Amino acid sequence: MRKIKMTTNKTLYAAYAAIVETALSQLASDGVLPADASFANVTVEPPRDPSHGDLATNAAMVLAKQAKTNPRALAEQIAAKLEAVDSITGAEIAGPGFINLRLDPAAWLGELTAIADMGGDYGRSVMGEGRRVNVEYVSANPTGPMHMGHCRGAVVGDALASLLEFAGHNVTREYYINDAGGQVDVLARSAHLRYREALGEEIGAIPEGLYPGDYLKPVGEALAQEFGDKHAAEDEAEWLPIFRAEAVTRMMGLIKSDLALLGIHHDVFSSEAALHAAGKPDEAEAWLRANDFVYDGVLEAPKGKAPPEDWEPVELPLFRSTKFGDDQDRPIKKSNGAWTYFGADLAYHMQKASGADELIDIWGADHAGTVKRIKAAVAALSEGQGKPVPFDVKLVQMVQLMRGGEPVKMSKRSGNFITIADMIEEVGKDVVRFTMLTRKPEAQMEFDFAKVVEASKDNPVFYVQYAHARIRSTMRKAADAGFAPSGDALAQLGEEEIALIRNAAQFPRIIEAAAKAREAHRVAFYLYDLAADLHAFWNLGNDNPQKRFIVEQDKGLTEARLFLGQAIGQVIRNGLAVLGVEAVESM
RNA sequence: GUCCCCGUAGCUCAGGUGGAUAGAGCGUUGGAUUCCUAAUCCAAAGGCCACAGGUUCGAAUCCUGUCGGGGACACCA
Repeated sequence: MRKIKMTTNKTLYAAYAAIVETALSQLASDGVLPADASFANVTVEPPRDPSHGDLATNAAMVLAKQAKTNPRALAEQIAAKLEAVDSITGAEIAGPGFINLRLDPAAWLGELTAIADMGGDYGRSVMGEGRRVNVEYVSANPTGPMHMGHCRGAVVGDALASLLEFAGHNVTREYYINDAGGQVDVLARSAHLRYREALGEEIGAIPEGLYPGDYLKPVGEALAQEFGDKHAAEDEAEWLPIFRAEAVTRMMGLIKSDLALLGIHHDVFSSEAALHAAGKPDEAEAWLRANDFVYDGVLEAPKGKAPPEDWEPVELPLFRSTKFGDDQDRPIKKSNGAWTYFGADLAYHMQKASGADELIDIWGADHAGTVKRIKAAVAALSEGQGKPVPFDVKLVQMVQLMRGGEPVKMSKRSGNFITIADMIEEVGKDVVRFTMLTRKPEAQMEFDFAKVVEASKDNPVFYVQYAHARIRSTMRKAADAGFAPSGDALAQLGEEEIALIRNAAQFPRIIEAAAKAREAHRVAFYLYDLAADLHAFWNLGNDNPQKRFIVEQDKGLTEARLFLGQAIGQVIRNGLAVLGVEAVESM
């Protein structure tokens, strides 16, 4: 064997990719291919049309130019090499130069044993090579409970983190607490009002500009309990810092319990206030100035049709984000000397980058405008320190909440919004999570309560869970009848079973492709397809009892099919685990 | 005015980073239930992949432009 980059588990698709690469390497030493030929674009995949065979490779088409020949001629030479491999029973050339491979059925049956052996680790990859990836997600402002607006990003971020972990990365799940801005003052004042209310004061209507939500009542009561009337009549300057900290702590408690309902637990909570207290923004500024990424300058007046009324030129410390493709340099401090959000965020990302090989942020699409500057900041850091830190911002589009086709109105101002807790109570964690993953994150989506709650059969999550439940039920039934899954007589399995194995065997590829693309939703769609295959296979038994899992008279066949069923169930379970959705035993 | 995302079946959406004849669900039409769970399955109908150019052996996919939908364009967070 030559050096083949086997970064994956030794699953079937990976094994045949390696075999193809070996054949190509031989052709390179035979002089058919140039010695330095690059196999980077060679793929070995199942053909879209199963009648074409078990596997197809595009090697001849990709390499024809390098070999200075035409695809079909090259394909013949590659096919000859591949046909010599024991487990390959046929290598045909088709279309513009595809090579379609047919495998000995034993190769597929062997995959079942692999699934059984690896169990919960089937599909796990070492692709990430242990790289430290920091995934920051949720980071909702600590001013109230989580509402639906946060939900999608939370689920997408969490599933992505799990996916990367399963694909061999060393993942840190991080939450950035924006506890330093003006909105925390508003929170503190709102809490103080509720505190006075709890002490028996008549507060009347909540004034404009404060948070009216009822969730602050218990906070006020707790604070009254803790402080008595100590802070009731003080000047604001006295109690504000105390109430800020207290209120933020309590809001984070609320948020964490909401996240727990979704099955989400972060490893690290980073506080913006702590960042400031530690002088991180100053450090960042000093470093950026030293490297000429920050200078004092005057912002241009905004272009476009809406010139601000009170525009006046001011000199501010500016970050050279234009150097990295932004259309304007961005201030890191305000004219009053305070840090801008960006100034702090920049320092925060520098901090994150120092402890990770790669950063991923999950943001709401309403922050799209700030992607360029923060990417610029991380790029500057990489450039300045000679340590490239790949940084990706995933934008998650808004969810339009519907109920029976009508948009659900939400207003933060009135305190009337649908919280995550409400939603989970209504439809359940698994439905929320899976549904959020049935659309690619960068596309807008509708979430219709009426549909998801009432017509439960429209829910892909039930479809997938049902497939798993069916398998488990069959296992129980079979055990009662004295059958146990066994890999001893797998040769009895026919073409229909092997078709099922083909799809199950794709799981490791799907995991790697999804992880590479940072798209957890692919796993959800894959599971749906696999469930469909299982259901279709199952229904063969409706017409023909000989095709059921349990065929009383044939112990060998039954136990082989149970072995198959167990493997499919295992794959579904592993996939659902990545998505954070439960694989139920019965429905 | 600038920037970002989206545009695929009547509707809701996939489409493995350029591959073979374009894929599901819902809805419509017609079928399967003495069944290991019918929350399932089978079949039919339904397409100018928004439009126009370009790149190459080959484009729904990449590049440019136009149109349409959504969002963002403070020293806010």
